[in-house]
Amino acid sequence: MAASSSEARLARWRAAFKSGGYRLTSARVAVLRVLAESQQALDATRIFDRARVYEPRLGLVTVYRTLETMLALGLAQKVHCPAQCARYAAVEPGHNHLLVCRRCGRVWYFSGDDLGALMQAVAGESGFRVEDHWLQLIGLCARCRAEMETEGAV
Amino acid sequence: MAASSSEARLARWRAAFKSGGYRLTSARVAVLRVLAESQQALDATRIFDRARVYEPRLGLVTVYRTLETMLALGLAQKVHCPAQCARYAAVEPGHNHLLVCRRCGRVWYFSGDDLGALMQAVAGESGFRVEDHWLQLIGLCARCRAEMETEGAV
DNA sequence: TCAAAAATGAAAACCATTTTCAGTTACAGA
DNA sequence: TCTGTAACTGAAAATGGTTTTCATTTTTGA
Ligand SMILES: [Mn+2]
Ligand SMILES: [Mn+2]
Ligand SMILES: [Zn+2]
Ligand SMILES: [Zn+2]
Repeated sequence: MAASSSEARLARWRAAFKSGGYRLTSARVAVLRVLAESQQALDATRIFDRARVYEPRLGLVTVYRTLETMLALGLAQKVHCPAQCARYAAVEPGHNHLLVCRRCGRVWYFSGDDLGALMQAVAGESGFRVEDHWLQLIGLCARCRAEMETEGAV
Repeated sequence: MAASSSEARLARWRAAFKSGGYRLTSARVAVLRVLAESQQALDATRIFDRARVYEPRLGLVTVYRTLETMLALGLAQKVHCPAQCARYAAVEPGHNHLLVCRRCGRVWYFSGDDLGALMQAVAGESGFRVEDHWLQLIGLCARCRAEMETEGAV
């Protein structure tokens, strides 16, 4: 199921690149594949390392360029963590808010935030035009909690 | 009123440095003063420029070091914007959520978010331990909206 | 198959932040 | 008020992530 959903994601992304007028090079596909398969928010270097398994001649520059394009196409998003501000994760259609494990970087998407009323109230009383909202929950996933207990630290 | 509240804030911060065991040097006070007086989220360079008015011999290094200490003491917070991840703003006691103007960087604090239920639901079903939440509204303040209309661009 | 445009990667440049270190300063205690 | 000393400072150098440059390679439509 994780595999098939990552296949589907990759297919969608290939189509998005095509219809955006971008060529489907093997370097780009290697980067797409890494993020499509991952359930984590990864930084550029880690994406680079993993993508080189698929495409050993890949350069780090192309990773950055491909990520830039993915952001522009709305396929990936930047994830800000307390420790590191430049991680990238797949955008899951529909749900925009993230639960991020500060230890392993895995992300989960959730919905159910009802900020509409709050945003309207804020806009109404200040004249502010709210264009975007960021909501991100940060903590420790179940697995990391268990691992940290094993290691002793908390 | 803005002036007196910035005076009060500066006084609080001086006390916090003192009781944290940090010396009150003129370099530090210049940095504190800038953030105490500002209602914006500023980056290190802008803080440096403004602080040199008070303390011309100030070095940029000390700005970074003082901001670091302010974060540790909970007096300032890092503000993440789409354009720039390293701005700093005063922490307003009680309310932790920000409304940020993406154009001028001014920040307003708001409360009234009720995320408790959401966070419990998320934690319950996933075993995730939510340690922190980031909620930030991004948009355009009334003044910037007016100025942008005048200039033609939107 | 071929030409043109797009894309690539190695190397260099860039730039915000951090580290180093020798000199300066704040301040507790005399 | 003076003094000793640890804390602090700023100039300069180092660092490290990201971007730019540019000659070469690849993709793709004709
Ligand atoms: Mn950030
Ligand atoms: Mn809250
Ligand atoms: Zn984890
Ligand atoms: Zn504004």
